[in-house]
Order: sequence, then C-alpha cells, then structure tokens
Amino acid sequence: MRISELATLAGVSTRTVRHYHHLGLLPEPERLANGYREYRLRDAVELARVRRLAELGLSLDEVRDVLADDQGRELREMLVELDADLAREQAAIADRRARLAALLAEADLHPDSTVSPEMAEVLRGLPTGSSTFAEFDRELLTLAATVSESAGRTELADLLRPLTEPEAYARGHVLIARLDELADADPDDPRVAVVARDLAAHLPDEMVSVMIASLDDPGTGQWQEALLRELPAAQAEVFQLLVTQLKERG
Amino acid sequence: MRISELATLAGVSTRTVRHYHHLGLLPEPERLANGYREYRLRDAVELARVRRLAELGLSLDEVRDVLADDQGRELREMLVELDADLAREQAAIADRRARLAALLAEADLHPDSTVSPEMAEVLRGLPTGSSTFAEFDRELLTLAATVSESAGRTELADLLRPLTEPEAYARGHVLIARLDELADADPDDPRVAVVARDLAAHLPDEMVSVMIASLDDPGTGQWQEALLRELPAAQAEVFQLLVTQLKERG
DNA sequence: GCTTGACCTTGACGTAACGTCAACGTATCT
DNA sequence: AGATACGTTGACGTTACGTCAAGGTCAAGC
Repeated sequence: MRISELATLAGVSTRTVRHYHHLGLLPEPERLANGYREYRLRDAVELARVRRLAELGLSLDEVRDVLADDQGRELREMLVELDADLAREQAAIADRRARLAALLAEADLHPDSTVSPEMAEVLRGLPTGSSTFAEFDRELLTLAATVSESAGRTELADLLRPLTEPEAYARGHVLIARLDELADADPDDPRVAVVARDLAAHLPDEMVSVMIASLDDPGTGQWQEALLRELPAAQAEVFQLLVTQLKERG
Repeated sequence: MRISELATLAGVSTRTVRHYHHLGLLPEPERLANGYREYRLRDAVELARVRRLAELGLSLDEVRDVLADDQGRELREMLVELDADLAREQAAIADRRARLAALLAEADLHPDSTVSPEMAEVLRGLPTGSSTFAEFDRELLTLAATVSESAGRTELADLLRPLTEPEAYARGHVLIARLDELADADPDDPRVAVVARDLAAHLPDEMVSVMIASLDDPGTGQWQEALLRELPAAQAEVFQLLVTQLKERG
C-alpha cells in the first residue's frame, strides 16, 4: 500500500500520516527503491488505533504514552480522567448556551443592549445623556455586570454586585441628580457632606457590610483610587466621605 | 489606571490586554511621559465587553466584527450561529462519552481489548496464534471495527461491516481452518475453488449485496489488491474467485 | 522520446490565543 | 545606591495538522 491508500483507508490525510511518523506515533515502514513508503495491513491497524484514541479526545502526546505502555493500566487512568474533562466541558457549554439564550431573548426586545436583561432594565432607569455622574455610574455598572457574568470572580464584581441589583436604584435617581449638581463645585462645598450622608443613609446594612469587606481587600485599593480620579473633585470627595462613614457604621 | 490594574479588574493577564491592542480589539490609550499606558474607566468597559464575547466562544476575529458593526444586527446572527455550534459540540461530546463508557466497561472485564465489547467477543472467538489466515483476518476485523467507530464512514468500514457482526462467525471457524491449510499451496490447487464456493455459500444474501456494492466503488480497488498481496498466493486466489462468484450471484 | 498528470519526497511557514522568556527602562522603598 | 516590582517591545513555544514550494517518479498517450 502506498501512503494515500493507507490514508483513505483510515479516513485521514497523507499529511496526517506523515505527521504521526514525525511524532513517532506510527513506525516508518519499509521504503521502495524509489523512496516511497510501503505500508502493510499491520500499519493500517496501528494507524486506526491512533486515530481512535485521538478522536476520543486524547492529545497526540497522550496517545503516545498509551501506546508506549503495553500494559493496559495507563489507558484506563487516562480514559477516566478524560471522561471527567469531557464532563466539565459539557457543563461549561451548557452554561454558555444558557447565558447565550438569555442574551438572545434580551436582544430581541432591545437590540442595543449588551448585558443581562435585569441589568439592562436598571440601566434604562438611569438618566441618559452625558450628565457627568450618571455616565460614570452607567459605565461602572455596565462594567460590573459584564465582568461578573464573564470572569465570575473579580474584586470589582464583588464590590459592586450589591449595586447591580435593581432595588438599589429604586430611590437612587434623585441622589444621582444631586451628585451631578456637584460637577463644577469645590471639594469644600457644604453640599458634599450632605450628599455623602444621604447616600450612606440610602444603603441598606447588608450591602454595606459586603462592600466594606471587599473595600478592605488589598489589591482593591489600586483601581479604586484610579477611578475616583476620573470624577470631578467634589464628587470624588463625596465618595471619600461616604467610605469613611460606612466604615464607622459597619 | 496602569495595565496591571486594568487587567486584574477584568480578570485577565497583562499579556492578554496587550494582545488585544495588537489585534486592534482595544484602542491604545494615552501614554504617560514614561511610556506607560494610562487607562480610564471607558477602557475597562470595552475590555470587559471583549472578554464577555470571547468567553461566549466567539473567536477574536468574530469579536472584532461584532465590535466593528455598530448596529446590533451582526451580533444576533453570530450568536445564533454560535449556539448551533455549541449544540453540535454538545452532541459530539455526549457521543464521545458514550463510547468512552463502553470502552471502560469492556476494559474492566478484559484489560487488553481495544475495540468495542461486541467486536472483542468476536475476536476472542477466532483461533489465536500466528496461523497465517486467522491472523490476517483478526487484523482486518480489528481495523474495520476501529475505523468504523472513529472515522464513521470509510469504504473499508462499509465493505467489512457485515463481517464485524458476530453472527457472521457462527459457522465460520471451520472455513478459516481450511483457508489456513492453503498457506503453502499452489494457486492452482483444486482445494482453492472448493473453499471459495463454500465460502460463497456461507454468506447470506443481504451481506453479499452490501459488499458487492462497496466493492464496485472506485477507490476501493486500491487497497483491496494491496491487501490481497499480503496473503499467500493460494489464499489470495480464493478471494479472487469468491468475488467473481458473488458478483454472478448478486 | 516527450509531455502530461497524478503521485511521491522533504522542508518550512501559517493557524488561535495567548504563555513565557529576554533584554531593558522606570518607579519606589530602604 | 541597591533591591524589588512594574512597565516597554520583541520573539519564540504551544496543537494538530493545512498548505504551499520545489522537486523526483511513474504510467499513459502523442
């Protein structure tokens, strides 16, 4: 048999056969006088075995290990482990499909949204336009929602998770408006302290404890300050005060 | 924000962020005087968006397409298509796990077998040792069984599938023994024709028609001859005759 | 004898999404 | 000033082959 016959016999390409020779998965057969490889039935059997293991999902390195160990012992271990891998993969896919379905449903109703239906609802509740703080808040929440759905566990998500729940915004709009008024104010403006206090009063206890905990996490301090620097001075000051007050309270 | 802050915020590595810059998925931010990249909240939002799409299973190229088209239209199409992909993958994994489970069950009973339980049974029924034809047959059947489980559809599998069913071997052993007797015989030996006729008589009609069909398939002729060349002349002659007789009959 | 076309040979680059050095400048703490 | 941690660009490694490239071999038809 020549290489293309062997290949079609096993349902692979000639390149694949040569690749397996290269990796040592398949022994090089005799060569004819012209240099052509000459295969026998035995080679086809081995090739088929390699293919079968590979198609079960073993890497070619693992296939080599299995072939090398003439005992059946290693094979069993790998297959068991492989099955566990596949099970995990199945779960992951199911999860992705679920999120995908939710996204599709939301996309049908509101073609421009890019987050979960619940979060989309919250965001629609926010004042629109480029009013300074609302925009900041919108971005922050979008970020938190996005991150919490994908990365699963980051500090930002932990910190802001309470705020991504719709109830948090039930009476929040008016506070946002008052923050916006501080856009061009001085950090010493008397309204700063007032807004901070009202904001603190607005947050339920359980939210506060969760947020304090993740605020103290080392590593959170980094971007926390960086983000505050993006706000006008007076608004940033509000949050400095807010954190202080929450810590006293918590 | 500096790059590592952005990265931890989104739950990725700095390498990933730079990679996205390189691919144009994420705009390069301002540089500080020292050359460091300086990120803002907006960048984090974009990065999170990229990540989310990527984690849903879109390739980075596809992510770029989605981002490029500011309409939501393309997104929907890709998501629908992606869901179909995932569904196919799920099915494939389920299939692999099923085959894997069968293999494991068989391995527990007979640690040395490498094919399906049914086929393992057939092979155990074959005379063992290096008696010429039985060994050839064993290899051929192993090959057919292996190929038919992995590649799914090759000509060899089609041709030999009838033979991989256990009933085919119910009364076959004696014929194999008679073939073995021809190992050193002359192709003109009178027993050749007899064995060919008995072999033909042994095969049920429905098997014959299937086999004839795939024997006529162009492309099958290739390795068919190559395999016959591996047999002693008299045995090869038996099969030449056999094929002729089957064709007259079918 | 010559061309044509189908096959064979080896060698090498391309793919996807980053991980992982390397070699070097920068900021910070002691 | 030195150690440590972080930033920069550049380039190679990973997986399982696909896909040229550049050439040798073989059977068939002119």
